[in-house]
Amino acid sequence: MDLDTVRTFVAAADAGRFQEAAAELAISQQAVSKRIAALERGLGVRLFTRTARGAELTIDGQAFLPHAHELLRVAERAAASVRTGHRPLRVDILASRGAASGLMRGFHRAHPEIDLDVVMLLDMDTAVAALRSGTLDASFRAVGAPGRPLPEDIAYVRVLDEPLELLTGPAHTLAGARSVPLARLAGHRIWMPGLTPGTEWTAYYDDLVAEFGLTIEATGPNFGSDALLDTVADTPALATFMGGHTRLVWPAGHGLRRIPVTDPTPVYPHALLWHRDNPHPALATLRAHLAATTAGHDAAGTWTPAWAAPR
Amino acid sequence: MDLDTVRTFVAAADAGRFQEAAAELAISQQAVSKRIAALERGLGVRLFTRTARGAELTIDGQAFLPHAHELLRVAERAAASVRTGHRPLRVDILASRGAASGLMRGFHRAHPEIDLDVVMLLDMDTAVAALRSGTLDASFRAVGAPGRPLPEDIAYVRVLDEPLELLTGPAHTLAGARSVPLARLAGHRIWMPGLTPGTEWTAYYDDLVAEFGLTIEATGPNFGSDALLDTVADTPALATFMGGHTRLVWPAGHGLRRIPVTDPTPVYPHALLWHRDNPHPALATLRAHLAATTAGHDAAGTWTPAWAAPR
DNA sequence: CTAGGGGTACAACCGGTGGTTGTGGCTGGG
DNA sequence: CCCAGCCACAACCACCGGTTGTACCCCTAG
Repeated sequence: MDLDTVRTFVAAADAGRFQEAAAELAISQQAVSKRIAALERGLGVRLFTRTARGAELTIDGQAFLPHAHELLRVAERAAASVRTGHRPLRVDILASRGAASGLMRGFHRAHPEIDLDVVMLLDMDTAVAALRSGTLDASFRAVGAPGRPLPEDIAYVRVLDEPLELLTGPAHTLAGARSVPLARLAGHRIWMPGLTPGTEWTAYYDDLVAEFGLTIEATGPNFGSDALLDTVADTPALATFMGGHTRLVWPAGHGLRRIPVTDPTPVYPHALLWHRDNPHPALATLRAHLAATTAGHDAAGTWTPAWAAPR
Repeated sequence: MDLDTVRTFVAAADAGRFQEAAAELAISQQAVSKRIAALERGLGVRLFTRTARGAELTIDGQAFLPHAHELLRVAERAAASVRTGHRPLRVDILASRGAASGLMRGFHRAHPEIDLDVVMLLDMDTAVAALRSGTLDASFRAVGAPGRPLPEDIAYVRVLDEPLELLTGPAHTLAGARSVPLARLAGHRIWMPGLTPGTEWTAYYDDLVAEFGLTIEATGPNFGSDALLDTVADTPALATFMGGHTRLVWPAGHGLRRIPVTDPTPVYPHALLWHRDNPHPALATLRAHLAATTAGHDAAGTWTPAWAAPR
């Protein structure tokens, strides 16, 4: 099935005659005939009944037609997603299940008419470079990590403080706790594969470790959060940190426990970054939406790294 | 943009290396390279950064990837829509804005997991033939028109009685009425273009005309309901009938009036038809859904043709 | 009944797209 | 420093998909 062929099918169905469709597409009637025949051969059904004064859709053709339209629409959107100028708003988030993802879902619900593309970049350097080059419109990051000054033309605003929670399996010592003070985590094995050196979120956990005497193991390759959760659920002595806004889709009965951390509660300081001169109209809408929906939380009893950009 | 090329792109993005993608697709690495290059040329952006040990997505590539997946999914669904055996449930309705359309929307809302295709056939003969041939799974029709016995193997059940309403422009004599007795319509011009002789719905209006002394003009070609409504809205002496369950999407201020008809209220007897031996699992689900949701209305004060199949 | 017009399918031909193999260049690791 | 691994370029060739020319079918008008 070829998109040009599908386009031809739609044109022929629209016109009701191959000749007219051929004229529209600026090809010969015979070419249309051959394309349709090829499509019918490929699908294994007859799409048109050829009559003396044209061609009309069979029932199979009628059923196929809306799908053909949809196919062309999706193809158009796919091409638009990488068109320079007037492309969908492109936003970078840390992980598909993190807090930024939830914010973008909320934005999409509030403004379904705005086309969005979400990408996931690893480190802030590429994100900043992409913002400056215009390849990216906005990025959710924690701003202010030491030794990483933001260029002048990158603007940002704190948008969300996300409290961290401890994730354990059912056999973990702390599994029954309703909450756990941060200091009590010292000595426990906390496993966070995928902590890439040099990234701002690794800097966050480095500071957390240094300040409260925790031990975090970043060993082993990151096989994805599913594998991580699987291991944590099955290993009594293992726990991990997880953003409190993460939505878990997890089979019931697995017994994973999410335990709030207190005294203080570590919160991750999400900020939105963008290029000062980015002219994308939807960017202003996104900023307004975030400003309106993410009310400032009380910072009392919480911890963020000293370098975190102020609210 | 060609679907095979998109498939290649997805495979290469998945694998992270052109060679591996080539092995999966059973073509040479050079072919993958050329396909990707062609796609990039067509889109006008670079999708991969080629490194010494593979190829990884650029930001544009990351943005394009979900659209590519969607494209392949839609293509798969399009092909499935005409696959013989295990294709989506295919239902025939009279008009895209009629009551049957509303019933199917409700069914889709209740069972979003069931794939549907909706087609619109003109006359019952083709519908019945399609049901018997297996090209069609179900059809919403009025059953029982004289001289048109249903074959033995076609089963049916009355599912919905739809009251007719009068549709007028703001300047019509009856525009202010809250309801109008059927007898008062005698002498008024009622315009219903598109009444094709020989169809069951034309038989319905023929009976209505004969029994209550109405005059219905079926003159002129049917330019679609939009044109019909436009004319009715602008012509003071003109009115038309419309199913009471029809959802009109009409610019505000046009002043179209929908007036219930009484004494008696003509109702259109929608039935669902299917082939007795049709094995499609979703057909049973549809029948159960319709049985559960379309409660029997009170027939008092309503009119249906004498030939209408009993409830 | 016949002639004509409008419509589609088939045949023959041909150019360019898209595959192949062979090869070279780049890069990171031993 | 060289080798291994991977991608791009070049040359070649088959076949897909376009073109023109023509046959055939059906409906309609005279």
